[in-house]
Amino acid sequence: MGRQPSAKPTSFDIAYLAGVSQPTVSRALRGSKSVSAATRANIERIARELNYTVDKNASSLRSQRTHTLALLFFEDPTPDESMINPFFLSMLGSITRECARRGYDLLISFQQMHNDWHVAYQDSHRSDGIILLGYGDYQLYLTKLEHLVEMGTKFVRWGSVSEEGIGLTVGSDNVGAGEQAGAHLIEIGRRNIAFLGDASDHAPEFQDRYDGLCRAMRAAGLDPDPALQRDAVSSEDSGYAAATSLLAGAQPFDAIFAASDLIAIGAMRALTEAGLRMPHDVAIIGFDDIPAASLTSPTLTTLMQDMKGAGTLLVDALLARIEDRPVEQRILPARLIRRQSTAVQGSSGGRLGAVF
Amino acid sequence: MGRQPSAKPTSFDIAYLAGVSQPTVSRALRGSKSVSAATRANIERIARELNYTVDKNASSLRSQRTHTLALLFFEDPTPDESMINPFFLSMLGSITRECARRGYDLLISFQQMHNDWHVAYQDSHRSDGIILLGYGDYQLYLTKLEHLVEMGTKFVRWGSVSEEGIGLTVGSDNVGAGEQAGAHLIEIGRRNIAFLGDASDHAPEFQDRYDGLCRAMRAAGLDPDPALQRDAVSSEDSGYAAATSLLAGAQPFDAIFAASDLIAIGAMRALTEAGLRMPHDVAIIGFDDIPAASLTSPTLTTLMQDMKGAGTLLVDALLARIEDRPVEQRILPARLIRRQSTAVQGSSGGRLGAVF
DNA sequence: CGCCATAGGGTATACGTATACGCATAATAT
DNA sequence: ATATTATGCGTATACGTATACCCTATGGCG
Repeated sequence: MGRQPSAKPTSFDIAYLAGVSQPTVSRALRGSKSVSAATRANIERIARELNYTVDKNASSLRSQRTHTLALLFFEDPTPDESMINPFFLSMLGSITRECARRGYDLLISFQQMHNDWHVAYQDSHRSDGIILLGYGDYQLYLTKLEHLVEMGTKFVRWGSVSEEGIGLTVGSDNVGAGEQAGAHLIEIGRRNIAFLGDASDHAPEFQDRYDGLCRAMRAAGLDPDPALQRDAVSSEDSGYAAATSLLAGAQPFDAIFAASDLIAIGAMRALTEAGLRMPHDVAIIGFDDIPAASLTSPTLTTLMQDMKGAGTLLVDALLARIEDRPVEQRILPARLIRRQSTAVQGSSGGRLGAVF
Repeated sequence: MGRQPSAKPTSFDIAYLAGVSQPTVSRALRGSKSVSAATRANIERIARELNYTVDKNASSLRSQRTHTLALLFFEDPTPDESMINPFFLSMLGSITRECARRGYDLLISFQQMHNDWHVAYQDSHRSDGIILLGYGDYQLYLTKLEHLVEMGTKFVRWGSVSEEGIGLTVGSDNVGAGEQAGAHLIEIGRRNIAFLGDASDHAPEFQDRYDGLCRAMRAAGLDPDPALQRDAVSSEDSGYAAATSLLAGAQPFDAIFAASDLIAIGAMRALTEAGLRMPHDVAIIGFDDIPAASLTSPTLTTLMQDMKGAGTLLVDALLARIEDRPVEQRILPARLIRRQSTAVQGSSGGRLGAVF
């Protein structure tokens, strides 16, 4: 008995102690202007003393606002279900923090693409809005997005901003990043640049990166060779397979731009097994700058996406949409991180230049 | 107007359509025995047609059960705040999935150690229980745990099971894993084994791993040398610093057991810079088997924790505690993953054996 | 044939908060 | 000095569900 947790104090308890009515407590704590400074201060003091916190459920029920955002990971169904794209995991941190800063809770759910859409619908009931994250087959979830729009659900998604998408999108400047990658490879003298990553409209982001690469090549007077493109989804195995297929092809190449670091890592494995040296024989650039990129051998040049900015922007945009404020699409710049996989002596030299 | 989303349907709506009262709808959908099969089927059909979902807030408010678990990450305050221990991130996936399977929502929040504990208390209002995850200064949050217990909050934490802890703990068999690491190093002929990781009671898990190592050494007739132990927290930089300090010391060593892969990776960088070859001059073992462990050069031998099992067990234990079912501490075995960093020819040889 | 148990479901109400109103009092305007 | 408005707060009620309690009809039993 002794120090009973005295149940959970309610706004009535603190109202009683403050000598006011329950609604006044509610008003005071929510910052209403129609409560005097003295009263408010008193109420806040008592609330603190009692360790009082507003009951989230009651509050949400009454106000019809949950102050919760839902984060939906879409994954391609992968055999190894525990492997999550590291890039999105890094974004999780910044999203969480931004939510906390805004006083929002974050609900998490993972979702296999093929699963019942009902889950997302439920999530929309438990939260004020949804953040959609995930690579994967884009077409597959287009209809689902339409469904969301139809139901008036508020959501933002991470993805390709360039295409005329459904709903609000925040994403990296994939075309610009592709250009940077291409320009860098050209600068170190490479001419035959391969691209590993889905270039169909099933993966608009990868397509954008490829477009950027092509643009950079054309700007340098080069002609992108479609035979040097291989489809790949964002996984090591897929990268390995794509690179293997590339090696089996007839077209010679002296550089690879991989649509993600995971693809690049897989490709590096294939190249190493084939006895090719990097960057001497083949220079390689990835995308994302996952932690592993600085651990590979050689360390991987890559394009770093601004994950911290991404989290902030996503939450920001979603809240704006929830509060019916105007929002426009936002694009985040990517930054080239130079590492060993493209480090050759001098700015020319190409595949002929000896490294030492 | 046309196909108005017709607002959100309530249990009254579907009760009206089914020709029953609202409570009957509630009973039917919650699986109460006192509603006939026919009525239930009818109600379920109508509910599905209207896309009805139970209002989480109202339900929680009335029943005082939120059907939500909170996941609290504790981090040591790090300058680079975006870096989250990869190991815990992998666990996130399995926890999420397990929650979903049990019909629970998962609320996420990251928490700097030094932050106001009040936040966690609030979480206890929003969830039925808390899962605590995080390396970090253990002493620092002991008092906070006591606070939780005092308030009757249900929680589980991931950590060292061996110590007489507060609250319910699920964790790997750190002592056993340390023994495995030691035995393996001894088996390949190493005698002077260093340990990188906090061996104080600020980090019980690391201490357990060290204890295991010492046990294995003693079992082989070796005497653990305290001069070969260096404190380190789980980060690459800390590992680098610890290894550097070790190299500066007078004691020779031919093997390192690092308390985490991140530490090991940092240490490998220091060794490489010092011109030492692995495993020839120094064999090294990490802990966790993060994805990066298979990418280092040489690839890193490590002890894999059963993350999938961990997620399941954590959720399982927490639910048991919430439902006042009896639970006991659970220990998960770790598995030795042999890679290049301990791969020497033959089972003896030590630092003298040439690799080729 | 009367009694009681049981199935099936209705009635009333509570969960804790937020908000629409209304009503004083005090501060202005006229 | 009266009409007007703002200030500060209380009264009443709604949010959507779950549960305690009560009631009716049926069937089994003696």
